[in-house]
Amino acid sequence: MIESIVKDLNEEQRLAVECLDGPVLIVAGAGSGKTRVLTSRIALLIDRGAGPEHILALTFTKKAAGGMKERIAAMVGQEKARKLNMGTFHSVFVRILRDYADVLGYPSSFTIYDTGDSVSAIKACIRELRLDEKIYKPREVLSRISMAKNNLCTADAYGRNATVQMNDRAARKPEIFRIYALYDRFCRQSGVMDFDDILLNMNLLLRDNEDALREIAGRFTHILVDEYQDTNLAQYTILRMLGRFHRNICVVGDDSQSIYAFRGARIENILNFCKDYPDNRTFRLERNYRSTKVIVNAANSLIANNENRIPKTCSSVGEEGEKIRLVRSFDEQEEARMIATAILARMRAEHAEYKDFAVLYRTNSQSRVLEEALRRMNLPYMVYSGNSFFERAEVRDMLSYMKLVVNPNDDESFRRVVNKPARGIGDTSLAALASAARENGCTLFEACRIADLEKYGLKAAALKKIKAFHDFIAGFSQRAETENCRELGKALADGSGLYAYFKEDSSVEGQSRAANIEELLNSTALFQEQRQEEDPSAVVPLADFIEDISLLSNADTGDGDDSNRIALMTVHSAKGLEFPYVFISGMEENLFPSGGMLSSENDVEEERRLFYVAVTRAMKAVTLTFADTRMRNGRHESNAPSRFIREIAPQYIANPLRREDFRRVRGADAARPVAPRPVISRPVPSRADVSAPRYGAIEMIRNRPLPPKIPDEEFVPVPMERLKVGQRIEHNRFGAGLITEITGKVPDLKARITFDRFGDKLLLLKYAKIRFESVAE
DNA sequence: TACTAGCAGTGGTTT
DNA sequence: ACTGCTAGTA
Repeated sequence: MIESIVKDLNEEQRLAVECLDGPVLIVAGAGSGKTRVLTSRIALLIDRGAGPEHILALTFTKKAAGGMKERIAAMVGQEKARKLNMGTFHSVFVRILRDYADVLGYPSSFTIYDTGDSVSAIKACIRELRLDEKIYKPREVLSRISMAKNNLCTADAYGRNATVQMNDRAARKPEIFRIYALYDRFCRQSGVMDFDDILLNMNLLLRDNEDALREIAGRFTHILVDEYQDTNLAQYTILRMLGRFHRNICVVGDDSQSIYAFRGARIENILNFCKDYPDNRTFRLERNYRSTKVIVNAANSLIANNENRIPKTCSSVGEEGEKIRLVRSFDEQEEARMIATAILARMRAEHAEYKDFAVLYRTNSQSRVLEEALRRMNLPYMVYSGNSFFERAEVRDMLSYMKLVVNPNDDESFRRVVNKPARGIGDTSLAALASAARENGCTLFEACRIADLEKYGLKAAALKKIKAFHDFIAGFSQRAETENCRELGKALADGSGLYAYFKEDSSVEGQSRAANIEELLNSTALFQEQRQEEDPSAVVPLADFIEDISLLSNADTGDGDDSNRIALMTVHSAKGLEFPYVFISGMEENLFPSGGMLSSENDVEEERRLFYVAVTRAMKAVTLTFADTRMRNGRHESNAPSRFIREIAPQYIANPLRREDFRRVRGADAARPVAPRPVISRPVPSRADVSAPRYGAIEMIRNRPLPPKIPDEEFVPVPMERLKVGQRIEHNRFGAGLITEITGKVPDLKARITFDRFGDKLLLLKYAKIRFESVAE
């Protein structure tokens, strides 16, 4: 057994795997097989007799945890692998916190707020304190509170800390501490934690409760942490406390890939590991198995520009490989087209598949143009970005119903759904209920039960409706204890009237919303099935489903390993992944590195690490693209090519820029730069692509003059009533697609359309004048 | 109470 | 460019 575990490891990997006890730091460069080392270590631990239930392994994404679990299962068997305490920081700690919820003053059924919930709760707090929302912007206040929590600063401490108070006063926001305090009180009363509370409360539990510390820290004989460079102070402190007794803590990370400072990550944690644990053993994995020599060397030359780092020299064991290519384009549309064309060319030349490609970008908003270009060329893609499905209003409504059933004291969810669909409980009634709640120091849900509720100015009719709503939720809460999430979800969608409300709306958008709710209900079914794989008679409560959804991350969505598509994602989401061919788009100053007022040297170093992550995702080839002008927030912007392009040693670049090429090209009419020549001399009007043949697109764009303009007559205006969700249409700019949502007015056919081209939900939203080809009914 | 036209603000990465 | 809010109207 031992043989097979370490068999395929190289010398340095094997040493790192076999050093099982005491504090261990593994500095693992990109592509050096750190996941293998981690999984092998865990397998070896189990093989040597450590109980899997005593091993704690923490990652930042569910996907990473899931992947590792799978590999370990292959080595030591499903049964043992299942007993591992392996998961994201947040999900593992939530499980522990539920056991100790009463100690902390929470119900063990506490629910978890996503960012959206938190923002509206904060907004409510700001209003209650009669502060100006213009000065106290909810998002900003939230991020301030979030930072405080990540640094273990409670609401109390925040108000007392002189430095913090001075900063807030200097920023003319002296009342933030009151918002923090109120928000905290609100969350506690509602039985709710936000993301940061999970870590903060875990700290408070371990710090203030000796018994809990003994019990929990005693349970984990071995601790392993992935991506240690991304831990923040809260996580760091938890790890210190948990590792205190057994001292078997193994952290793996790469300081060059620390890219989460904005959410409190401290690169110092990994830099200082040797100081924290003087008796540690340190291993370095510097052999890169992923990328070509050119890519590794280019990345090295880039990251050498950072001051703050652990010196190390990564080297590739692979082939020399081809040099990095630069592609300059006129604007973001052309950039996207050139990427699409290059992908096609590469596929032809090297028999590559769609899934061999990734297009990376700094900001999510860049994905849209790329999508349009890929769609026009019939290239299947998958956007791994914000959970846009879970952010849709109707989905959030349904989720709020579920959250409310699991935790009726969640005022935020209560407010959200109490009058959805309209039940005649309007602002006036709600205000009366809220004042009743305030006077009695209870939640809105509890206030529904107050005997003399009329005293607060509620009319008899409204009172009846409120009671009815209360009883409805209370009934479901009871059922939630014993029933499965699939049936309960369905019953809730029907019983609340939410599903019917959308279903009855015969407009296209109504149907689409109903469909999205069905989709959510499907996912409860799927979740239940997965959970029941082991034991089909097990109950899968709604609470578990909600928790799962709340802790979902970007990288977790659409794992679809069987789906062969081009991957579109932010560089952040790409961390930990690899692709044969990588395109990094938007390589411009003010975008990558992201500009604005945040440009201290530290920030630039973080951006550089981010770019380092991007480059090291590639196995075979990297293409960097940038545009001379780019539409941003409705304005045309011109930015110079990114300084990072210059920072890559020129011998690794096929067509390096000359000094004068780094100048900013101003405006759409500016003279074209000389090198490198873009393939297209002028942006092609988008509609020219409608008739683009499937794979002949390259020839068409390069050699042929623009295809004749398609006369408008070929597009027949279709009355909105005739459009249906799921209908296939031809759009004059975006080509063929399926309608998933339409809003707008009939007379001028101004519509908002979501194309659902390849069956994914993450797609294009667009205002446009729309003309349709005749539609097959 | 529900709907909508018009307006102002935003702008970045995520558990 | 687009979203989300407000104020005004039915």
